[in-house]
Amino acid sequence: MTRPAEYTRQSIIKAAVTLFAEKGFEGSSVRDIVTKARVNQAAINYHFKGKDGLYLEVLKTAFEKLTENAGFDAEKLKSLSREEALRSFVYQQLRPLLFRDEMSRYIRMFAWESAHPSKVFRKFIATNPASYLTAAIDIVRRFLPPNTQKRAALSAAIWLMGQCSVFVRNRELFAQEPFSITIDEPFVDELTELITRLAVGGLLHASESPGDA
Amino acid sequence: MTRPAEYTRQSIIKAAVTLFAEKGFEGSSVRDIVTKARVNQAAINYHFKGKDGLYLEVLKTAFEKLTENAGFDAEKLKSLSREEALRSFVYQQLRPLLFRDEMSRYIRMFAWESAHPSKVFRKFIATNPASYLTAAIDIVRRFLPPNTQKRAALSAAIWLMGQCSVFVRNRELFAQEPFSITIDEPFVDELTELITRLAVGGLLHASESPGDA
DNA sequence: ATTCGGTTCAAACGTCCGTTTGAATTGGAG
DNA sequence: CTCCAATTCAAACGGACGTTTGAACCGAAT
Repeated sequence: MTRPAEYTRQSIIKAAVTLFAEKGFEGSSVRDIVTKARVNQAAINYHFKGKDGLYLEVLKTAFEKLTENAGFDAEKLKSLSREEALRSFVYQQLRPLLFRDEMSRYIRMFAWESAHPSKVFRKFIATNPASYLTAAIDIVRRFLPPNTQKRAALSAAIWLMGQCSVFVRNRELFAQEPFSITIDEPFVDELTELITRLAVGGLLHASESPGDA
Repeated sequence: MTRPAEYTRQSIIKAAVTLFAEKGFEGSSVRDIVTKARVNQAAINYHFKGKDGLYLEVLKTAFEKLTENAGFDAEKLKSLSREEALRSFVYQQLRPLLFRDEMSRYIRMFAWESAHPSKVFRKFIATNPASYLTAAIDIVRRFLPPNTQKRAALSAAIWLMGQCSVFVRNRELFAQEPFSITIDEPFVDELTELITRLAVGGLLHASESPGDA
């Protein structure tokens, strides 16, 4: 076996993560990826059995890295108050607005999927016992009444994720007309506060009248 | 000039609205549209100067129909209390979950765009003075402090729309594993209540501490 | 009856996509 | 050195897409 095989693999994965985060899975072509990775066109099929296989691999590593990190790590969040946990989670979700580091790319990838999940992604969360929604569900549950039904908690979790991802996906768009939002640190802090308070208030208010749930 | 020309136009528009609502603009091919409309392949380019032209036409009519209707009509909403206006708006946004009528299709089209706006859509809202966000902005402003900055109100409006559209876009998905949500009238009522209360509580709570905005 | 502009039509074009092919290359094992 | 399996590579394949073409068709005006 030849040596640089593993290098090729990692090179492809790195390029794929960057492009998937920027343009989503369907928006990134195999040709774009191999060009960025400086490898041959057939390499993706040789090493990952196709574009889908590559994406599945990327999703796995992204999920692992995210669960290791604050904002998704269940243990770390439990040590915080529910408000602090929520704020931490929201800020983590908004991170790609400010930084372009590894973690931001992973979050942005998931933000694309929260818009309209691809077939590969659905297969991924179906096989993965610890859904990436688990962290969000755990957080919203701390605000909802103990007797809240599973599907209501699930709805609330999706609701929470969706609030952040729309900004993350359209970062470039909001910088232009007619929005003209300057996305700097003050804005993201402000947005984190806004979403957190909206969510905190919303979740608490929702539990005041359990009513028809 | 021959007579059935206008019929062809309308037939294409009708088919396009149905498909765009179901699968989004990019998810619907020209061949799908002309097959559904039972017209020739070249008809779209002849009548609308291409797929983009057709979409622009569809967006115009959709926007007109929506602004005439409750939930988007500024006059009608002003006669309601802010909570009722918000609930009405949310329910209107969630309408495609239950019904498959004309209005639902229009709303669903916009839900696709709120995920990741297409080039055509961005051109549309850029040229259209009365943005389709106006209704949402007007509603959230009634909850926010009078001195709220424009960009904060804009963020809140986007936040509000995003909460509904994620459910609308993924209607079919949530019906399957691992969600298994039965999307019937009780569920949509429940979801309307949930989102409305979350939003009401959130918006009010946000205005309690104007702080850094 | 002929003409003519608006409209329809089948067919093809050019481009991008993910994937496959089969030969060339590589580097360690015998 | 020779062999061999793993890997790389240039090239092509087959399909989907939006669009274009040029002839055929139609109904009203002349």
